[in-house]
Amino acid sequence: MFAVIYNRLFTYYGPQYWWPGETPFEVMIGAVLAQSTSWKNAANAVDNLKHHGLLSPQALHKIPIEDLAGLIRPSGYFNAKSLKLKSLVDWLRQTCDYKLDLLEDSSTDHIRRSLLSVYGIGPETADSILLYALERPVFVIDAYTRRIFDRIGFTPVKDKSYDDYQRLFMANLEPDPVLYNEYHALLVKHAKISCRKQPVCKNCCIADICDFYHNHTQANGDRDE
DNA sequence: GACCAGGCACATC
DNA sequence: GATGTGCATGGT
Repeated sequence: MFAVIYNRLFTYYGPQYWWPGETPFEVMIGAVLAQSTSWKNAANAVDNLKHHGLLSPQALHKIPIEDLAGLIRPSGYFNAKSLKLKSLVDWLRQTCDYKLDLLEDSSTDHIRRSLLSVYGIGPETADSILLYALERPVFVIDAYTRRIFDRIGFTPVKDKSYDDYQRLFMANLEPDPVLYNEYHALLVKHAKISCRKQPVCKNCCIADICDFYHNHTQANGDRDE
């Protein structure tokens, strides 16, 4: 069913071309700057860094944190995010001496755990970095994803933590970074277009699926397939 | 002016 | 472990 919903969304909305960063490092920076803000604001902050020649870990390491904060103002939370960017750059220096290629030999789980120890990197940002910058098969869960699948009635059996949702998706989809990339982007698109404030999807490309699961499985509790 | 946007850390109970 | 709060800009 997860694949069916993906195919519906892709047919209806088409490819989304997410994370058009020029380098993996730019994508990593964007993942932090996009936290809890619009992508447009985050992109403006990335552009400021780009115009100042700061889209390299070495350059970000050198710039004073106050100056960095000033440049990323458009993304909001600029004092907190400047510290987060500094922490991420420190992590890159310590783990791979700023050479992302060296991460290729590490397992996805190892990198994920390591990223989660970095200040300012939570599960969604870590997974965005793994998927969109490092092209690892990790499904990114966000508020939109939860909203859509909660409404369908397709939710984890036990708890509803980030990891529970992620396990649900990854247990039902092939581990394909291209698929995960597009799927997450399509869910965000769908949430913005068709699945905003209504309690249940109506007149959208997966309305029949929402109705079906509300009518047939909700009464039996949550399902995992 | 209220609300939201591609979260997270920290304090408190 | 769950819940509340601070962080802040820019668009609707």
